[in-house]
Amino acid sequence: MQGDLVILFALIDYLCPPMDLLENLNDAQRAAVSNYKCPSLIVAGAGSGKTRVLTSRIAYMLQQGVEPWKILALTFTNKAAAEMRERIGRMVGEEQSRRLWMGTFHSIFLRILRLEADKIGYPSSFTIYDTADSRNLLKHIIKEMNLSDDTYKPAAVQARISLAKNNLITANAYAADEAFALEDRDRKQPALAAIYNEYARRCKHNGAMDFDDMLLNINILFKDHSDVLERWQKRFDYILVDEYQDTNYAQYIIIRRLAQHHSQVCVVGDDSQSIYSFRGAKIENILRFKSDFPAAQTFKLEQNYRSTQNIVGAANSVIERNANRLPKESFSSGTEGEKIKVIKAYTDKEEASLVADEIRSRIRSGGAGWGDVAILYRTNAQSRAFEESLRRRGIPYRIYGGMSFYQRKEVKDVLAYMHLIVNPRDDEAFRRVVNYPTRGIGDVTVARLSEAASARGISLFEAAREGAAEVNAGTQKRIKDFADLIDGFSVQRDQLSLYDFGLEVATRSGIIGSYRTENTPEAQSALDNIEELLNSMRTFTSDSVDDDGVTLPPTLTDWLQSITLLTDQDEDNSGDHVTLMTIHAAKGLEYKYVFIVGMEEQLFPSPRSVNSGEDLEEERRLFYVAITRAKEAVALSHCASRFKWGSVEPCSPSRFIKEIDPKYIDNADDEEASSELNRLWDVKKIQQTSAGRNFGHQNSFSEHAGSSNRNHAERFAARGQHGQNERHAGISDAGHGQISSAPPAGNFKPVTHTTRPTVADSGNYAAGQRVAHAKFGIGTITAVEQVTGDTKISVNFDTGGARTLLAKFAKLAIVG
DNA sequence: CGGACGAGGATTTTT
DNA sequence: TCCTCGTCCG
Repeated sequence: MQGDLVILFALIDYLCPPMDLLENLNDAQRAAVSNYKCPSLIVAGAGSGKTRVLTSRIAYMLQQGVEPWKILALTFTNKAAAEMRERIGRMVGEEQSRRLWMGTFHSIFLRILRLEADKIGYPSSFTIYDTADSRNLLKHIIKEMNLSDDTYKPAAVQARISLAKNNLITANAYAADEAFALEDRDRKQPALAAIYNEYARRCKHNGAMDFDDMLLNINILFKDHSDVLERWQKRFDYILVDEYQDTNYAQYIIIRRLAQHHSQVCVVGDDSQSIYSFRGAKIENILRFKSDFPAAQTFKLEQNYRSTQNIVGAANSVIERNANRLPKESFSSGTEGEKIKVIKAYTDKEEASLVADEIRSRIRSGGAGWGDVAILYRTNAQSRAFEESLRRRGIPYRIYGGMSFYQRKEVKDVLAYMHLIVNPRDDEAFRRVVNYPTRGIGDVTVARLSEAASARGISLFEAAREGAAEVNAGTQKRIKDFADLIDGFSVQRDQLSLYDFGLEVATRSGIIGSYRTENTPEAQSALDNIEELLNSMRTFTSDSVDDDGVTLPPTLTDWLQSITLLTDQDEDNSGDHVTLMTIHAAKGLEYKYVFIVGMEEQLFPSPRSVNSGEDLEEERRLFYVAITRAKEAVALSHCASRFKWGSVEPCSPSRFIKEIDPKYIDNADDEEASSELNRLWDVKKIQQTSAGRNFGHQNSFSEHAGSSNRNHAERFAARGQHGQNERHAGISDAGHGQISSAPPAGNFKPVTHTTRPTVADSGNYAAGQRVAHAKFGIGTITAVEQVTGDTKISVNFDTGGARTLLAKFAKLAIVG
C-alpha cells in the first residue's frame, strides 16, 4: 500500500514535474530567490529581472510548503499585483496564487480596516475620498471658517495635512506641537492646525477616509489594539514589499509593526529610482534597511537585461553624480546599441514635429510598431504639442494621466450617488448630488438643512429624510422626494445585479435624461463615459477571496473602492499606439524607443528642485528612470523657446544633457550648433521687442490659435481613457478632420498668415535636391522651411537617418 | 434658483 | 491660451 502511494506520487511527478524555479536565473537572482528564510534586501537595478525574482521567490516559498495566506506581498499598483499573481499562478497553480495576500498597500490595508473598522469608530462601509473629494471638503471648511482661500490655498493645505499624516502626526498631535505652530505662524497660516482638526472631524463624521487616512488609521488601530495587531502579526509569516524605496514613514511603520515578532521581511527596490519624496516617500527606508534588520542579507541584481550598453552606460554616468546611493554597478548584457540622440528645435511646436517625424521614420523602417514607442515628459502640460503633431501625421497615440476617466464630472456625479447610497453619512456626496440634476434644492435650502443637521447632530441625508429643515412646503416636498429616491436605491441595491443597479441610478436620478436633452457633442461624450462606467460594473469581478480560496460575489462597495484605488498605471497599456506619459507614470514600464522631451532648464530639472541638493538628486533619479525605460534607443529633445502662460519663453538645454558622458551621445561635438541656436534665439528676442512681432512669433501664435479650434469632444477623444479612447485616438486623425486634412496653415484664423513668408536665400535649396554634408555625407532634401534669420532644411541622408539642418551652419553643397 | 458672462489664475510629479 | 470660479441678472 505504502509502496503503491510512492509509485503513484512518482508517476504524478513524472507526468507533471514541479517547475524548477531556480533554473534560468543568474547567480544573484537565484540567491535572492532561495534564501527566503531571512530578512532580505534585494537591490534591483533597472531591468534586472526584479519582478521575476519576486515572483520566483514567492512561488519557491509555496513550493517549499509555505501556506499562501501566510504571505503578505505589497506593491504600489494594482497592475503590478495582478501581474505577479498571474505569473505565480503559472508557476505553482492558480489554486495557490489566488490565496496570497497580495495587493497595493492601500487595497490590503483597506481590507483589514473594513474588518476592524468598528474598533476605530468607523462604519465598515466607510467611504474613500480621492484627492478631489478631500480638496473640496477642505475648500468648504476654509470658507466656513471665514478664512481666505488666498492665504489658505486648498491644495497647499491639503499637501501639508497629507505630509503630517504620512508622518503619523494626527490633528491633535499637530495642534499640540510647538514647532508646527511656529512654522505655520511664519508662513502666515496660523489656522492650519484648526483646519486640520476640522477636516479630520468632518471626515470621521462623514464616515470617510482619504488616501493618507488609510495608512494613518491602520497605524492607530495597531497601536491602540495590541490584540488586533498580534492577530495580524501571527497571520503573516512572510512580508514582501516591492518598490521599497518609495515607501513613506507611515508604510514603513506598518511593516515594522507587522514584522515585529517573527515575520521575515523581504524588501525589493532600487534607491536610484526613488522619485516620490514629494508624496512623503523616504529613500532612507531602503538606505537603512540593514540597520533596521541587522540579520538581513543583501542581494544585488546588477545585470540589466533590458537595455543596450550605451543606454545603461549613459544612465550610470548620470546617476553616479548623486551622493546618496547604495553601492551598485549596473551593467548591460545586451549589445552596444545606438548612441543617444539629441534633437534640437526652435519651438515646442517644432520639437513635437521633429519627434513625430523621427518616430514615423523609425517605424517605417520596420522591425517595430507604434506600441514600441514612448514619449516621456516632466509635466502633463507638455503633452499638447505632441498630441497635435501625432494626430496630424495619423500616428495612433494614447495619453496617460491628466484628467482621468474617473475624474470626469459626469462620472463623479454617478459615483457620488453610489457613495451616498452606500454611506448615507457622507455629507460631501450629499451636497454633490442633492441638486444635480437640478431639482430645485439650492444653496439656501442646503444651508438650512445643514443648520438643522448640526443642531441635531445628524447627517445631511438624515436631516433631509426627517424633514428637519425649516423651509416652505414646496421645498420640503422636493427634499423628501430626493430622500425617497436615495432610499429607494438602497432597497434596489440588494435586489438588482451590479449593472442593473447602476443603470437604475443613472436613469432615475435624472442624469442620463439631462444629458439626452442637451444634445451637444459634449453631452454625447458624457453619455458615452457613463455607459463605459456602467459597463465596468458589468465586467467587474471581485478579487475578494476568503481563506479557502473561494471568490466572493462582487458588491457595490468592492466596485466603488476598486475604482477609487485605481492608479494611472493600472490602465491597460497594450495596443499599437505611441504612449505619452509623465516620467513618473512610466516607472516600471519599458519601451524599445524612448523620447525624453522638454530637456530644458526651468522644466527638467523642475525649477523648484534646483535650490536644494536633495531635490536635485531626486530629479536626477527621475532622469535615470526615464533613460532606463528604453530597450534599444533613447532620444532627448529640447527647444529654444516654449509657449508658456500664453507667451513665448526662451529656454536653454537641460544640465542633465551635459551630465551624460559624451561618449554615449550621438555627435556630441555638435554642441556648437546648440549654442548657435541659442544665440539665434537671442537675436530673435531682440527683434521681437524692438520691431514688434516677427514672423516666428506670429507663426507660433497662429498655430496655437489653430489648436484651440479643437472642440471639446475631440479633446475628450484624445485625452479620454479606458478603451474607448484607444478607438478615438486611432480615428481622431481621419474622423475629426479639420486639423489633419488641410495643410496646417489653412486652419488658422484669417488674421494670420496662411502661407509662410519667403525670404530671398531660400532659392538655393528645394525639396528633392541632392546635397552633400561634410559629416553626414550625401542625401536628398525632403523639406525646406523658412525660419527667422535662416533656412531650415530637412535631409534624408543615404547613410540612413533624417536630419534637420540650418543652412547657415550646415554648409550644404548641392550635388549634381 | 439657475444660467451667462467676465476675471483671474495656471504648471511638477500622484498612491 | 485655457479653465475655473464668482457675480449678476432674469
